Amino acid sequence: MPLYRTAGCGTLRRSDAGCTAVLSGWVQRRRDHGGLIFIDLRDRSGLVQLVFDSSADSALFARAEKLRSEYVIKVEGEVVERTPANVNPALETGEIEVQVTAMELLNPSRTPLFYIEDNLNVDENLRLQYRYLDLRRPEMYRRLAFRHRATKLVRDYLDAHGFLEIETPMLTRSTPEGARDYLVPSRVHPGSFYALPQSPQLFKQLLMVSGVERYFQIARCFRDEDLRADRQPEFTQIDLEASFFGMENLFALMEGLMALLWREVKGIALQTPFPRMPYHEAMERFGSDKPDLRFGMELLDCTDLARECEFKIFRGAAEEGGVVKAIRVPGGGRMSRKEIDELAVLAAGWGAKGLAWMIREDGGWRSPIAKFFSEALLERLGQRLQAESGDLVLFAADQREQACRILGQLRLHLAPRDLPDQPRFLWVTDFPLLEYDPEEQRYVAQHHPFTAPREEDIPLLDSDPLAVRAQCYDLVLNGVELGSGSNRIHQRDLQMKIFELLGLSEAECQDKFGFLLEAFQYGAPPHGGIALGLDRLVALLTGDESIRQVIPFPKTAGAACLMTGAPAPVAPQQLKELSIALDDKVKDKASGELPAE
RNA sequence: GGAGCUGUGGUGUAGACGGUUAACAUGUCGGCCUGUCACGCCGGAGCUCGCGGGUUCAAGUCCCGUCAGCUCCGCCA
Repeated sequence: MPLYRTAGCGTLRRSDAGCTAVLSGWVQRRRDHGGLIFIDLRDRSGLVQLVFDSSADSALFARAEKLRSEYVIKVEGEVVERTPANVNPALETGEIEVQVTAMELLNPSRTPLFYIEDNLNVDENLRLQYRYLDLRRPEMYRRLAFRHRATKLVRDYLDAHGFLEIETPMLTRSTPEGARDYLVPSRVHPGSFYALPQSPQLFKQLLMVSGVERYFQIARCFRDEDLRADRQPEFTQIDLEASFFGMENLFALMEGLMALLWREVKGIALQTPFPRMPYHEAMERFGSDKPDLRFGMELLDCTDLARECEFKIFRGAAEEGGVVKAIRVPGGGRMSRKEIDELAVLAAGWGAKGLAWMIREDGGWRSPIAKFFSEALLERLGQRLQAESGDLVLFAADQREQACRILGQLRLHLAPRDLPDQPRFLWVTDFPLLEYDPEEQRYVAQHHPFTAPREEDIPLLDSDPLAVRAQCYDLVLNGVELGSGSNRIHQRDLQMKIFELLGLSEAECQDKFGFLLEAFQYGAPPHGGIALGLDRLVALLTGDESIRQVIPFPKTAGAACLMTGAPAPVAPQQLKELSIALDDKVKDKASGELPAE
């Protein structure tokens, strides 16, 4: 068996001087000086400089002249200390170099399409098409290693807390509610389909009925919805569920996990417990159910003052059950009229009917709407807003939720540029159990249909369903929803009642969820759990904007893999086996794209 | 489903008021060079401007369409 290496390239140090080393790796760069060639050899541990001297071995030297970028070689040589003048402080191995005595070319390489180095500025298209080269770059390797380390910490932590890692099926059944499913046709049952799991939700609940008590899984999940920088059609969740384990237990468990991750991978000591905020407070103060607490600019209610002014839009909103809310943008008075108009366009995109503004100046207000306010009212407004000279104040007058949402968006848009690089965790609690979907003209679960309502709100299920609060919570970090969890329903009758509220008939309940409803009749323990987005979590830890950076083989915004070409048409025979016929509209296109056989 | 941005040698960019041979850097190939480390010097090759159509005497440049990538809205229990 050949010996490929005695050390990693990047691990050699001055203390290794005098030793013989065998190294294997990729040619990063060749510097040919005529009678002397330097090669930077790279493996995943780093770079080391190899030296080929023509006066030492002319045959070996001649072979070194043929080396090119990304050739894979194995070398043997002596680790020697560099003379002080030749030390390269920019390189971790810069105090030594390897005088090569033997070299084997393991595999040549075509000229790489882009540089295998960090801080690459190249089209993401190309990176994705040649992802294996992209991943060869040290910063990408570091991301993979980082993700591995974080995942391992999660596994060890949950193991230490008595959680069992258990796999659940990837081929399962489509259920109503939630995201669009990825479907997999069944050959054995023509016309029937599996669905890839949106989450292992039902299985983990059934594991609780099984008496597992504590389950977790690093679970791949699938949702056939449009992509974003932080959304891929397949993604990974840290999924867990526990029985006889209240919300306080779960909060403490997750806080411990976050503290561990930040300590181990970032060296940051998190303060626990994390603050908590009811959903309604988050909406009122930040216009968001996942507020970024790294800066202020909170929403302020001015409805009472608006009622006294002469501005019809404000008064109308106030008198017709709506609100007038405001945010103060410190120093925003410097904005030009054009910039403010652009804000109004943005706000309109978020559903605002208009965007009123005022600029505080020494001794007064500059604003198109100031004339509708009396001096005294302006004075009270200034106090309410704590406005200082040079501040810009933006108003939204609308129904409560709409006004809050619009200002919440504006708040994020106008957030200070240099936000502190500090994690601000938050539990958002007391979400409403249900929302009304005007399109479908029915209630939909705000979280999912298995979330338990708060005990004291159960009577409201009949009288005022929208007022029912859920035993549900989101973990939010710096404006990003990291995950959400809940205590689940574990009683058949209550589960049935919720399904009915969601518009499912009894027959549908039996058909789609009969197994769950039945399971609840065999001594289902109270249970609950949470799922955290691992991709988002890792991206936050690495400081990446897009989760594509921490996923080795991600899809594009068009849900395609540029490397493999997935998705792709399949042979007619494959479709026939599955009893699938293509629509005429797509038929020609699909067969046209089929590779020649 | 909608909106915006981007697409020019292998790679990253310039060219955009329409007008000779599409420029620069880097890479690549050849030559020279024994201390470089983004090595240096000399020389060469390489793009028809994402694709299709249109306007024009003339299109990388203007117009329409289309494809791909990115970002956002809708969507994502």
